Amino acid sequence: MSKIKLHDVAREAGVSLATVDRVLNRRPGVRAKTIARVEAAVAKLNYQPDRFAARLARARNYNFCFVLPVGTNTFMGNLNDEIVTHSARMAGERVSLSIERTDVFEPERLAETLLSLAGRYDGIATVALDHPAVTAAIDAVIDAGTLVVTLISDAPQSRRAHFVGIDNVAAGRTAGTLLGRFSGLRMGKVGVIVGSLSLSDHIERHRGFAQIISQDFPGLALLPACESRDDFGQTEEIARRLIAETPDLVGIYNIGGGIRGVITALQATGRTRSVVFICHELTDFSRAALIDRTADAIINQDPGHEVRSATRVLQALSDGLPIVPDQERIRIDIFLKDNLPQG
Amino acid sequence: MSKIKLHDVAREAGVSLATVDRVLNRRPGVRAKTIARVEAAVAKLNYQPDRFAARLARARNYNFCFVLPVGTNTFMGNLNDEIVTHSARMAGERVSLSIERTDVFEPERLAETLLSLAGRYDGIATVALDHPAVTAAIDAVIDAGTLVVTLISDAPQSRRAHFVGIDNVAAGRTAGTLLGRFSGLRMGKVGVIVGSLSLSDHIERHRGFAQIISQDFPGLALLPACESRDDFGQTEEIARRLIAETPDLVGIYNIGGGIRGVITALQATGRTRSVVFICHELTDFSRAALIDRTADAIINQDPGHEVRSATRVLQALSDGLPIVPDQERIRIDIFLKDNLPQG
DNA sequence: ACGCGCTTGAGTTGCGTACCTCAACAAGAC
DNA sequence: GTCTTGTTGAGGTACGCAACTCAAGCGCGT
Repeated sequence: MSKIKLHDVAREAGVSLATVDRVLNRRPGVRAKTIARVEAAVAKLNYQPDRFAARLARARNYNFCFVLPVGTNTFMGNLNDEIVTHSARMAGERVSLSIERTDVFEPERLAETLLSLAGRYDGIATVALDHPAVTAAIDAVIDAGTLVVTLISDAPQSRRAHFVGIDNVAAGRTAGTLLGRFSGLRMGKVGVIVGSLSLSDHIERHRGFAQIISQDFPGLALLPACESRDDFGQTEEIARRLIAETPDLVGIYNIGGGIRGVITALQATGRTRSVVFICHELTDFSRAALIDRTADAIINQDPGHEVRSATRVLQALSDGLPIVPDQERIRIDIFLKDNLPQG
Repeated sequence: MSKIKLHDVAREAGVSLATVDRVLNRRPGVRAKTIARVEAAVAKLNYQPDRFAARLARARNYNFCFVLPVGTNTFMGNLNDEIVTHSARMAGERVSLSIERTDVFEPERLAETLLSLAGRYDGIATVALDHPAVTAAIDAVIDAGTLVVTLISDAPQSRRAHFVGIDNVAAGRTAGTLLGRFSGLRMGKVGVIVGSLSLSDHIERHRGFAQIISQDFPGLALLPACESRDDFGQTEEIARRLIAETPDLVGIYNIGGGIRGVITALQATGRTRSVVFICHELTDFSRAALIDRTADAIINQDPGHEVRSATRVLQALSDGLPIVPDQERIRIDIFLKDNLPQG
C-alpha cells in the first residue's frame, strides 16, 4: 500500500525508467506500442507523479503577470492588493507575480501591451475586452508560448485557456430579483447607472437585470441607463437627478464603479430607506453603506479568490496538471448586512 | 535575485548548515544567542524554505480522517462525496483521507470514536458538538499528538486548532432579512422548522433569525419552532399543519434537513408562491425547488470548499506553514434562482 | 590535568522525479 | 553486407532540504 512510483510503473510495463520518462514527458523516440504499454501500466497502478519531487526536479520558476487597468477604481485597487499579498505567499512555491498596468479600455493599447509581454512571462492573467484587436493579440501571445487566462472581463472569441470571473448576465439577473423582491409590492420606476455602455460586462449585467425586471416585476419600469464612466462625481449627479425627477423611484442599480456617488446622493436627499439600492463589489464604502442600510445588497466577486484562482490555473496549466473546476468557479456573492465577512 | 536558500542563510549568520537546520526545525542543542543570529539572518534575507524540497526530504505521508454522522442526510452525503473526490486528487500530494462514521448527536459515542482515532491519524476533521464530553475528547486527542479541526459544527470550548464552517447566527440573520424583505409589506406569521433544539448550529440559526424578525420586521410574528429531527416525513407534516392552521402564514424558514417535506407540502397546497420559503444547503432537491420557485432563497455552505479547506488547514498545521485566513473563510452563500452555480 | 556536558561544524544519505548522455540493438534502405 | 534511422536500456546528475552521525571545540568543575 506504499506509494506507487515511477520505478513500479517501469517494472509493471516491462520497460526501463528512461522509457517511462519519455512517455510521461512526451519526449520523442518511443514506439506507439510501447507508449500504450506504459500508459496501461500507469492506469493499472493508478500512478500519480509526486508533485513535490517533480517540481523540485524541474527546478523551474514560473513568472506570471497580471495585466490591470490604470486608474484608481477601488475594486481594481483591492485586486492589486490581493496580488501583492499573494505574491509574498507564493515565494516558497517558486512562483513570482508581476503587475502590468495599461489602459484596458483602449483595445489597441491593451493589445500592444499584451504583445509586449509575450515570451517574457510563462503566463498572463489579463483583464480583457471582447474586441478583435485584443482577441488577436491574445492568440498571438499564446502562439508565442505564453499561457493566457482572462480575468474579470473575458475575450470569449480568443483561445485563452480559462476565464477567471463571473457570469455577468447571471449577476445582473440576481440584482434584478433582489431589487424587485426587496421593493415589496410597490410600483414605480427603477434607475440604472452603468459605467460604460461599451464594456461587455456592464452590458451583460444590464441585459440580465432588464430581463428579470420586465419578466418578473410588471409593476416596475426600467428607466434608460445612464453612463457614469465609473466616476464618483458623475454618478452622484446622475443619482441626484434620478431622485429629483422621478417621484415614484423605487430602486437604483449601480452596475459599475462610483458607488460613493449614489450613497452620497441617497443620504443627502434622505432617500436611503425608500429607494432600494443595489450595487457591485464589496469595498470599504459599499460595506459601510450596507451596514447603515443605504445599500440593500451588494453583488460581489471575491478578488482574493480570483487572484488565487488565476495563479493556480496558470500553475496547473504549466505543470500539465488537471484543474478542479469546482474550486476555480468564481461565485456571484450576495452580501446583505447580515452575512458580511468577518467583523 | 535568485532564490535564497538554506546555504545563504548559513553564510549570512556565520554558522553551518547543520545549525541553521537545528534552529529552523526546532532541534535542541543551540545556544539562545545563536538561535537569534540565525533568525535575524532568516528575517534579513526573507528566507522562505522551498516547500517542494522540504516535503520531498521529509518523505512523510499525512493521514487525515473525517468524522461524519451516520445517516442519510443529503448534505452530509454531498460532504462525503466531496471527501472521496478530493481524496483521489490528493494522491499526488502525499495526503490520504479516510472517513469514519459515528453517531455525532450522541456526545458519548462521538467522544469515544474520537479517542479511538487518537494517534492513528496525523489529523482529524470532525463534525463536533458543544458538549463537555466531546470537548474533553478533542483535547485528549490533541494531547496524544493528533491535530484536530472541527467541521460544520464547532466545539468552541475545546483546543481545536481551527473551525471549518460558518457563523450560524449570521446565517440565521441572513435568512431573516431575506424572508422579511421578500415578504413585501405583508403582515402575518412566520413558521420555523428546526431539526433539533439541542443542536447548537440549529439553535444559533434560530436565534439569529428571531433577532432579525423581531427587530426589523414588526409586522411579522414568529410562531414557536417545531422540531422535525431532519426527517422528510415529519417536516412535511409540520409544514402541512402550519399552512392549514395559519391563515396569515407569510413565510417558512427550514433550519435543518428534510427540505423535501416542506416542498411537498407547499406544492400540494398550492402555496408555493404565497409563502416565502427559505432553507439551508444546496442539494438537488432544494435546487429544483429554487428553480420552480417553490423556494425563494437557499442559504448554503459549500461542502467542497469545506473539505478542501479542512485538508489544507491540517496540512499547513502539519508542515508548520501559515494559514491564509481569507482562503479558509467559509462563506454564507445566498443562492437565488439567478446565481446558481453552473447549469 | 582531567572528564563532562553543551554547542557547533562537516559531512553523508535519501526523498522521487526530470533531463541528459552514451551505448546497444533492431529493422529497413541501399 | 553496410549504413542509416528509430527505439530502448543503463546510468548519472541535479534539485533543496531533512535528518542523521561523528568529531571537534568550548567552558566548567573537580
